[in-house]
Amino acid sequence: MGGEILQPPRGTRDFYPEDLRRRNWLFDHFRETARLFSFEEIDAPILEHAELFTRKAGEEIVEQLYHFELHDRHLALRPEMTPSVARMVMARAGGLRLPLRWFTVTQNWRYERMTRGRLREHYQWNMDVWGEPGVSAEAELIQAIFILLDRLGLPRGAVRIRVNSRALLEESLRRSVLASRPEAFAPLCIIIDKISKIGSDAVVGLLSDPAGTVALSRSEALEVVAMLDARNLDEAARLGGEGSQALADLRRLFDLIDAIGRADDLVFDASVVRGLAYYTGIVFEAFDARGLLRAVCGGGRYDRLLPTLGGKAVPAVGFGFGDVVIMELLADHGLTPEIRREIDDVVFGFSEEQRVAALALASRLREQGRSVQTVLGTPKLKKVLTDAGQDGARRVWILGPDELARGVATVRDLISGEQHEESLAT
RNA sequence: GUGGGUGUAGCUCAGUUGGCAGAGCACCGGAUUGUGGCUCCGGGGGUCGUGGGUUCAAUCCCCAUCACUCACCCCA
Repeated sequence: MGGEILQPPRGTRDFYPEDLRRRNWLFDHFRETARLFSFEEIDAPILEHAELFTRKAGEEIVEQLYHFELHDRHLALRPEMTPSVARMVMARAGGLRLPLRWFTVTQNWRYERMTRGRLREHYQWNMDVWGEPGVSAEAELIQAIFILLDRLGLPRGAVRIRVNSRALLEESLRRSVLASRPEAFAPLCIIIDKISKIGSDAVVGLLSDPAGTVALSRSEALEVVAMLDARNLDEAARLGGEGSQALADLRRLFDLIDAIGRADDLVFDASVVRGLAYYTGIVFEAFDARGLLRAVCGGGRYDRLLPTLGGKAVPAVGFGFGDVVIMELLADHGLTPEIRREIDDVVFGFSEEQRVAALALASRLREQGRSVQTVLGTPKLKKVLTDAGQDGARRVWILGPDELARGVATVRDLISGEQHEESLAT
């Protein structure tokens, strides 16, 4: 059976019941964490006009778009959720009370080569705050990430968050190598995002490539890379100089995170800029403290996204948190949950003679809100009990000729093994 | 794109210096005419990824091909 058709396309996944229970377990934690912060859930189509995503900054996420033309429309599967949320905010910009706290749990697509932790489709939890320019929004989002990690069972310190400010870097560059062409800042960030993966020499090469998007001189590129070495706020202060708003924001953010007792898990890292073009201020990413896996999640402030889409500026900050890397990380920590199926009642009539009574009983139980499985066909009681146990049922209602004659059902509790009779009369 | 590893039962895998294909789990039946989770006994199930070559004989050796997977390259 040449099984190509049996497999889902490369980079995509099937979710059998046990897989979906585990996925829902994760999503439930996403949603419950969002609820703890009073965020509202929204959704949007998985398909959008391709123009919503196409930007000219050399981002891989745009190059890896799943897209096609149909009836003169250029459509794309969303590679990330932020543009769709931005579109929804923009469409009702006049009528929304700010600040908004919205979250999503969505499937996203990107066409790329697979490696551990990277698939072509994945699910992502997004939390965004719209309309708040201050870092209290960032602090709330970072706190939510920490709370989620706690809820999933990860020990403190297993995941930390690196934080930086593109604004700080931009202030500095505008006074130096980008003084005459500030528009090169976004493509520059795209390149230096790669520094931990390809090394500083390669980044210098890309920044100083005369045919590239930034085209600095070699000495300028070296100067930029040197700025990325800062690993604490005092070193960062040399970049921003006194009176820097970006530096003040960073300091304030650390104070706020310190107030919730998680300062040890937040680290400044000037080389973190994230790979999306639209970030403007604070950027952050959660990472595996062992350094073995890709970023667990990432986000930042994107105050100028709406204007680039043709709307009025609304300050915004958010993060995306994927399902793949976190499950890998939990697996590495031995924290992958086994989620059992749960059924309240199994109702079994021995033969067609008891079918009507069995269905009536099942209906009554369902009206009480219980999860009820009626046994299909007329298998032997032994198989019914075996299956019920396997399926995680709490009890089995047995309706045989004896019971029916007396107007009762035998109720077997599968956990205790005890049995008793209950009247079938309502 | 480069290199490595792996494709054998539904699942996880063993195996043969080339000689009719195995285990555990799962499934089905029985011990238990209407009582599961333990135990015992029995059973069904595989063109050994695909195509070609060598050979009396190939799951095993050779070539090709496809798929999966890891690393690199590349990067949300």
